Amino acid sequence: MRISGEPVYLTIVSHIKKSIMSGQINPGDMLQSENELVSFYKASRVTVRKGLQILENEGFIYAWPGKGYFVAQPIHDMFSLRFSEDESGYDISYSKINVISPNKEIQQALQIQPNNKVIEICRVIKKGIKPVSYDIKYIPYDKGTPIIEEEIHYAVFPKIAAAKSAPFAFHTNLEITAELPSETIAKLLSCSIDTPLLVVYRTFIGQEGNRIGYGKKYMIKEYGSLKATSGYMYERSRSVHQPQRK
Amino acid sequence: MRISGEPVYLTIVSHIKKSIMSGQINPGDMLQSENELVSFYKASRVTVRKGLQILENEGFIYAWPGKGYFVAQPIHDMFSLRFSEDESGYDISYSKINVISPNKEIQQALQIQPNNKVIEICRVIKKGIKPVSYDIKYIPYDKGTPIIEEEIHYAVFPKIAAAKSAPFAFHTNLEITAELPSETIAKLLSCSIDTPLLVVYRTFIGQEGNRIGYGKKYMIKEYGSLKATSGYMYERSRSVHQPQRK
DNA sequence: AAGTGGTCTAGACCACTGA
DNA sequence: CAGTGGTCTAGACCACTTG
Repeated sequence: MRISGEPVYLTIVSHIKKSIMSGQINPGDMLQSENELVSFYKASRVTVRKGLQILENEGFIYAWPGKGYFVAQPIHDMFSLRFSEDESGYDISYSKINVISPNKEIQQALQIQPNNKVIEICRVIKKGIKPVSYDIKYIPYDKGTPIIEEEIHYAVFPKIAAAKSAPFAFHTNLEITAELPSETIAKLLSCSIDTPLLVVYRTFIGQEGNRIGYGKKYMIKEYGSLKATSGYMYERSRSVHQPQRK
Repeated sequence: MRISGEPVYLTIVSHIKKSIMSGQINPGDMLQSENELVSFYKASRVTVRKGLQILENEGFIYAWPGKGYFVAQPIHDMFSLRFSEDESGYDISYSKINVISPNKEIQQALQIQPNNKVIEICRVIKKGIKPVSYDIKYIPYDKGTPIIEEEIHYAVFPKIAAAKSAPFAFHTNLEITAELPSETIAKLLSCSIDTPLLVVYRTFIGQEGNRIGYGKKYMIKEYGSLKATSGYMYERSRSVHQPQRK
């Protein structure tokens, strides 16, 4: 039974979501059974299930086959972080593009041997004339394979990696630290060596665990801080609570 | 038609996912229509749709009503970050619990007036005898409402907030920066004032945009870095590509 | 007008949980 | 054993996109 064009399953979703958000029902409480909801909303079981599926995907509830649906435990320590290498709006000057022999750090990060060469791409990112960020990327150098244009021109990992494999076949790990710059980096960022920098280490990992790339990005305050938001991500585990019928 | 007990819709999911991960079909390509998939997998339309729904939720494809399903554009700049206030495994010593008048920073963060009092909770987190982190939290002080035990004992925002409203009715914003410690903080962390610290600012926001709490956490290198992972999150927008039939 | 995805129904069989 | 969620089917009507 639709009201005002909204699909029935969305009505069910927002209705139940409201009960949860308002604290009317709480983590661990049991929802009405599918059949009860079918009667209540005068909808088919498929439609009710579609609504419940959405609530489960969004982490508000979880299903326990044979027992029922339960309100989940909210998770408040998972965050969505946006971190892009796309520096649109900034001025980029390349300081170095080289083929080098990797040092220990890079060997370990890329899981390669000392004799495997690596492409090194350095960039300085400026806001006007003021340098605000410096980044270095390392990409395994496949002897014989020509250096692709993306590597030099964009120096953006996703594009480089996509050019070397399928666009969905890799993911990334980040590590965020606070560090003081080396003298070299302080000079490049024209800051003093006691300016605290936000440093992000990034590893690009292929489908089979192979390392596609490794990079470091140094940011001064003026570049901006990293921002993250806790979406609504919740505990799906069913072992945590003693279910209670509401 | 089930093979080896796996539900048909999951077979469809992994089959199509494989085509995408391997680069057999690429972002912008059109998938077979639902009806074609029904014939191909000898399943009902509902079952095929269930599989496609999952692929859409996971960001591999998107649906364009009237046209078809398309392979999505992967997003590689969204990350999942874990940041917890739960310091299990560390030693916690409280240095201060006060009711104070908020300064400008706190007034703005909590969106309150200077005459509204605020509970201030400071903690020093130690690894053995070595202090590795210091955090301060501010919670609006409701005159009349007694200070709840969670505020003092746990000083963990989710618990405090859950005690004051429904456990699902709030979310958090983070801001991550690199800073040098003030003399006070350097003393508390027994480090020099030129030790770069990772600082996380956190705002707890209620359902109606009201501020439930505000906190800062200072971390030295020994506390550990922040780690994040790019899950598989992809562009759902349909306007980006020229659809192509594969 | 033909094809596409979006919504919805009524009914079926299964495996699991709990009394 | 009755009740629960998990899977699946065949068929219907709709709005949208394309020729």
